[in-house]
Amino acid sequence: MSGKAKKMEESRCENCIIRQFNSLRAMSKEELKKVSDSKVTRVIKKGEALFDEGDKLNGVYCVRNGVSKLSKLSPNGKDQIVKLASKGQVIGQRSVIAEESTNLSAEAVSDMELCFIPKESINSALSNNPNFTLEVLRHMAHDLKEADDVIVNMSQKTVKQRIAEAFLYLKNNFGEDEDGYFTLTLSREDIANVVGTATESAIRIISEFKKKGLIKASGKKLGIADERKLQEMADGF
Amino acid sequence: MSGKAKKMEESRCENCIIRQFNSLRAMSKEELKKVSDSKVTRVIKKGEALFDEGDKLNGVYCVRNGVSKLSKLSPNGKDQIVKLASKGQVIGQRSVIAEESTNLSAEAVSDMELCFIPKESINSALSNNPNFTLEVLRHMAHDLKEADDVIVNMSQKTVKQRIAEAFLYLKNNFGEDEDGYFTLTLSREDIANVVGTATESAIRIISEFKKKGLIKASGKKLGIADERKLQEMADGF
DNA sequence: CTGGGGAACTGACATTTATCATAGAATAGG
DNA sequence: CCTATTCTATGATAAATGTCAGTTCCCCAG
Repeated sequence: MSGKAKKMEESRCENCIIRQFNSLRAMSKEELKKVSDSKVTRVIKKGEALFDEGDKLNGVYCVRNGVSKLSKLSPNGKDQIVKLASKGQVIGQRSVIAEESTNLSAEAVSDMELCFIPKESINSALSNNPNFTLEVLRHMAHDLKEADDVIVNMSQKTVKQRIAEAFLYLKNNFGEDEDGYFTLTLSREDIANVVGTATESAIRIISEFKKKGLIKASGKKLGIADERKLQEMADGF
Repeated sequence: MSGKAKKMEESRCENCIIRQFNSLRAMSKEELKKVSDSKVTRVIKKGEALFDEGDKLNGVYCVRNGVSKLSKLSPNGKDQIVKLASKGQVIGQRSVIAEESTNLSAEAVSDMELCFIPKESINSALSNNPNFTLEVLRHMAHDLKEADDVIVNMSQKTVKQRIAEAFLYLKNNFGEDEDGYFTLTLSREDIANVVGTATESAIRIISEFKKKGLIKASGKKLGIADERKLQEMADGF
């Protein structure tokens, strides 16, 4: 097979490995073909917006590479990051399904490559393939449970605990390099917006964690130095 | 029709008006009959538990009357109320769909009457009736959006703002009597657990609101005195 | 290499919120 | 009708967090 043909192959949804990680795997070969024919690949640079709060989405995005932050602007002008979506995640399905404009805005926190799938393909699969619908439903049930957990964390844990958790989350969800530094590098402001605090507070606590030897830093990169202690910190000891 | 026969009629899901408010309305007559034959009516007194965090649910509850709080125990020993479910709401569908044990516990905050529907009835409808599945999915998408909003409120608003919001929520979701007092009376502790703060803090702020004329009290009952000002308070002015 | 600009950092201070202690009010059960 | 218990309330204080102001660091465009 020539290089070009291979590339072609990979770009077909039927052959895309990414799909194993999300609800699209419940689609039939037929449906995937239709999706693949209608999809558009998009490349987004770090810092660029995918869509804004209130936008009407004409489809969903399937993340092939990179990470996007999904955030909501609070009345006081601060961004609250509700979710970080990476490879295999589907963005925007909630609004497409509920047929509402989105309640979140999406921006790339690293260079991204994604597939845009028009809502018609999704909707047709939803009404014709009960398996797919059920799969999406299960997925959303899971998301809802996670959201409950976040609510409890936000309201019952201190900023220190939440930041400790955020670091554990970064490790577990995006991994670390061979030296133990997070694959995903977030700015202090983004970290603050994930845990819902002021940037200065986040910076202070990060410095404290460094001093205490819970985390380590190298250039812009952060990593966990003592996971056990960090976990204890997250649990409130 | 005799009184007894009438009662019988009402107790059939096919004729139950409650169902208009939830996903069950997408079920076929057939399915509803099956559900009705398998359902069990339960009466729960205020303060009694419906189920506990970690329980395996063998079905869902459809609320006919009264209100239940869905809460999660945080590691520091405090309850965080995630949702208040009233007439027409279905409780427990998330865990049944995801086939997981529940992440929340449910307790009646007023006397309740509910129908227990075994999960088999739900699951069979989910796999056979795409319309029903889609309806449940839409419903869950909506819940997820609300959860996002709660996350943002919890992390970005002050306790004062959140309490003001809670009062507006109580009015809009559970109504008020002819004198303008909330239909649903919550203890100060419950209010504190809804907004995620210490009971004493909630009490203090409620007293302050009373002094400022934003809300009013009569015995245990609370009500809104100046909705406009209360809204401003919730918005941070 | 270099000057400008954004990000990271630090200090001082104000504000918010939690915690502990205590006391009065309401309520249920005998 | 009384009493024990829970709920509500308030003060004093400590701890957590936000805000403002200013400094340093680092990267990149010119």
